[in-house]
Formats: sequence, structure tokens, C-alpha cells
Amino acid sequence: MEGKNLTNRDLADTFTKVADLLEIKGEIVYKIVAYRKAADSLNNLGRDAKEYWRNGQLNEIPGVGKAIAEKIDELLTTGKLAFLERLENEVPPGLAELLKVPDLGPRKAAMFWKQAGVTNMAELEAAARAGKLRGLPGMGEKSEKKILSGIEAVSRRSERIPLGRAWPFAKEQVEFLRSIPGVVNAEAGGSLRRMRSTVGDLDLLAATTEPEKVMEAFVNQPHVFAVLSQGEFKSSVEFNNRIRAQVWVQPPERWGTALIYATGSKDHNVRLREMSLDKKLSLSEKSFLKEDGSEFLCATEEEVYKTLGLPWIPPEIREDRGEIKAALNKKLPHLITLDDIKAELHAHTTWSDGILSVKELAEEAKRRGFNVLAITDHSGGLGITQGLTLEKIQEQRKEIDRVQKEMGDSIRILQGSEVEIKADGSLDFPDEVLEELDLVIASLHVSLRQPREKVTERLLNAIRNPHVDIIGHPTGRMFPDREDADLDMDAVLKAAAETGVALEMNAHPARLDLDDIYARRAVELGIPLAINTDAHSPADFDMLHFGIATARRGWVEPDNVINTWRSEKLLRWLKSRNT
DNA sequence: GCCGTTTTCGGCCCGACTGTTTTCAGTCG
Repeated sequence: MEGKNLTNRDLADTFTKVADLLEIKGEIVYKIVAYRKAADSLNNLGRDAKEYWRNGQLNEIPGVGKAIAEKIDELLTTGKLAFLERLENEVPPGLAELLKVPDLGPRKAAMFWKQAGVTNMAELEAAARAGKLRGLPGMGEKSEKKILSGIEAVSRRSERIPLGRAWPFAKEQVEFLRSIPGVVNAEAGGSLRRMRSTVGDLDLLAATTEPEKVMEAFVNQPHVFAVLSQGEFKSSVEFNNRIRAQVWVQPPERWGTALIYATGSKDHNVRLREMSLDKKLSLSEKSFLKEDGSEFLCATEEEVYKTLGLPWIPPEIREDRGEIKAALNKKLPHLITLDDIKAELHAHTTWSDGILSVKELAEEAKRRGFNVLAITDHSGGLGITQGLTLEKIQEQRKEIDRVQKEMGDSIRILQGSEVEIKADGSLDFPDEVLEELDLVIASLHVSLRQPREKVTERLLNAIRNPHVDIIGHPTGRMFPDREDADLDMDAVLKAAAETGVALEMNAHPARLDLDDIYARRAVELGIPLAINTDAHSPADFDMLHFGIATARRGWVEPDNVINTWRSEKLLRWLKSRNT
């Protein structure tokens, strides 16, 4: 492969492979951690690594030092990595996939290879079925069975769960835990509390002085498919819906340390523990352990952070992406909240594929406390949603005017459009029509699989059209099935910064597009953001908090988001963009 | 292999649970 076509993800995947094989080979853990950190960092970069490369700035990527920078250079130059090829000659590359099996780590993988001749997943399954694993050191019949069910779990289990699906289930579980006698508090932690767009499993925490009662109740829920482990402080299960969850139990006086532990991220927690050691304290989920062996308990998260000389850090930014340094310097962002939003600027009515009339939608928006609502039905070209024709736009304008009159000054209703960016890159409405509209969102829905240059060019076209105010759900991704379009996001962000067009953070949990990484980059570049629900029904307004949470993950502050602006400022901005 | 308001060398978090063990290794979060 030509090296310059490699994406951040390709590079990350390569280093993950290196880490997997080094681990099986038995290399020192810190080297492996370093490769994994670099891979993680590349996946969360928000800019194309090639840009760093061209400028000789690879070392500025967190976790990339001299050795890994040289390997990135080799990959981008030649498309290959000699180090990995040598490694694959030493360790069968098929062994890496064994690490996906639960409770099967590098040590066992190496043992299965060296002592049973296993070099890939299929051979592992055959060996387990033939009973060839049970005689190996540390392996019994149970372990062999576990391997087989683990292999089955790998193929059965879908990857990560979309936040929109995990969220309501987690709420149910928290309610259930709170209903258990003796439980004084319960919460969902993990990536769900950090509001990542997808969640691996649920991390639940309950505060009680009677842990065994909680464990019994938890693992005996009727919809539990399998109990994966059950102990004094921690149990984990898989439910019939294939969602896995673990629950930790601690007494209320340890709630603060426990909740921080359960919330993560792991990297954030490691940083906190390192800081603790500097203060001669050892931090765990239970307490701060002093050098004299006594414990210092924290019932709240605030106490834990305060002990370390930090203000409380919002869960959404606990990702070890600079939040601890910012907290130390009293430079934590003033993150946006749900209450800051005063306008919904992307909503559909019965004029296209929504289920509410203009009036009903306006009343719903008003009920939710919005000052401004933009009606943005689809343009006609998008076949699946019977969009508006040019004639219908005139009719709709009359209806909007009528509803505006009826509702008075309580809410300002704008006539907008979600105009389709067609496969050839042109917009679905001519400029004369766009000019008449109060607000224009341009979105991609079709031909997302075009070549990178082509899709990027379509988006740039829309960004450069002076009548376009917002680019809707810019990358086109949908959970769980649709990958984002293959886009040159650096070029998109650069063009947005130049033209001042707003980029949408679509709040629907199936989209969350832009994501947190690009949102943070957009803020750095001074690009205005628009957080919209894309409402097609009343219930869709409830999705707004997902968009807010994603924005918070991207360190977005209220003023970065046009939906927070006073209506005069917002309308002035819209007007200025039309000229 | 990375990293540095005590270090360019010597560090690099902490504990729970399982299955196999007579005291622990492996894995996970």
C-alpha cells in the first residue's frame, strides 16, 4: 500500500498489532503500553497525522517519541514496517486475535502456541474441543470450557453498544440497584457516565453496608443470561440482550473514591494515582492509604480531587487529554450545559418526513423553553423523504407566517431548509431560493461511499456557498452500522474556519456527529458549532442532552455554540451570512 | 518505549476475581 494513503486509524491498528505480538512474545510491559498509548493517541487525534509528519512534528503527538515517530515515518513513506514484519516471523500473527477471547491474555496465548502448537483462533478451538489444553500448566477442565465459551462470545458479541441503547438500560439498572434494601446510593460509571458515543459494558456502583444482598439480587435478575463472576466487592453478568454489566459495591463513606474508580477513564485514574504518590498517598477505589497504614476515606468525588489539590473534574472530560493539567492551572473549560441552549435549528415537520405540523412543532419548542425554532424540512431531491419542491416552499412560508402571528413574540420561527448536497456536489436548491430562506443547513445523505476526494469536494462546495449557514451531521456516520464517510476532515475544518460556516453537532444518539474529537478541534479553530436534535417527533427533543454531553467531551463552552446565543445575536449572525 | 516545576536515567497504579493452586499467576478494569 502507498504509505501516504494511510489514515490515523491504519497507523493505530499497526501499532496495536505490534503491541499484541510483543506482548505474546513476552516483551516488557512498558514497551507494550507505549505502543498501545500511541495507537490510542492516533485514534483520538482530531488531525491527520500526516500533517504532523509533513511539518516534522510527530513528536508533538502524545505518546509518540523518537522510536515510534521513526516508525510512523517509515509507514507513511513506504507503506510498510520492517519491525512488524520481523515480529510476524517470530510470532505467528494469527495469535493476536486470541487476545480478544475473554480471560485469555498474552501469557496463555504464548503457552498455547509453544506447548500446543496453536497459531490462530481456529486451531485454538480445535485444540480445546480435542481436550488438548487441559493438561497444560494452570489449565483444567473448567479453563478449557471457558476458552470454548469465550470463543463463542467473541463471534456472538457485537462490538460496542451505541450510547442511545445503553443509556435507558443503565438507568433501569441504577433504579433496580437503588430499590435493593440497604442501598443508599447507586450510579452508572464507566464510559456511559463519561458519555462516550459507544459503550463497551456497564459499570455500576452501589453504596451499601450489606454488599452480599446487592450481589445476590444483581446476579439473580430474571434477564441475566450468565454470571461471569461474583465476589464480595464486584460481580459481573451478561444479560439476555447481550449487554454485559459489572457492579462494584462499597460502603457510603468510600463512595467518592469508588465512583472515581468506576467512572474512569483508566488513564485519568492512573494520573490521579501518580499524583497521590507524590503526596505520599496510595489511591485506590477504597481510600487514600497513608504511609503509616491508616486510611483516609472520601464520601464524595470533590474530597478526592481536593485532596490532590484539584477542583472537581466533570466526568465527560476525564480522558487524560489535558484535563488534569488544566485543573491544576485553574484553566478547566466552562463546559456548556443543557440550560444554555435557547434555540433548535434543525427540525422537520409534516412538510417532509416529520410527524408534527409547523404549529405543533413550534408549541413543542416553546414548551421546551426555546426562543428560536428553525423549520428545516428536506429539499426535494432526497427521494426517500418526499422533500419540498420550490412551489411548496412558498406555501410553507405562508403557514409559518400564520403560525408566527398566532404565537406572537414568545418564539421566533425561522423558515429554513435541510438542503441536500447532491452526488455531483451541487445543492438541491438554486441560490435564489437559498437566499430567501432564513437559515440553510446543507447535509450529505446520499453517495457517502464516493472516493475521498469526491465526498470532500462536495462538502467543501457546500461550505463555500455563502447562503449555507450550517453543515448538518458533517461526517454522515450512523450507529451502529454506517461508518463515517471517507473525508479529508482537515480540509473541511480549515474551510469552515475560513468561511465561518457553523458545523452541526447532531444530538441524535445514532449520529453524535460531529464527535467530541472534531468538536474540540473546531473550537480550537474558532469554528461556530450548532447543537441540534434534528427532531422529527416530540420525543426527539429529549435527545438534546446526548449532543450536549458530546460537546462537553469536546471541551465546548456555551459561546462556541450558536444555539446558546441571544436571539438578536443569532439572527444578526444569520443575516450577515446571507450577504 | 515514553517522559521530566524535584529526574535526559530510572521510574512507569491498584485491587478484585477465577481457577489452579498449597501461596499464586493470569486477567481485567
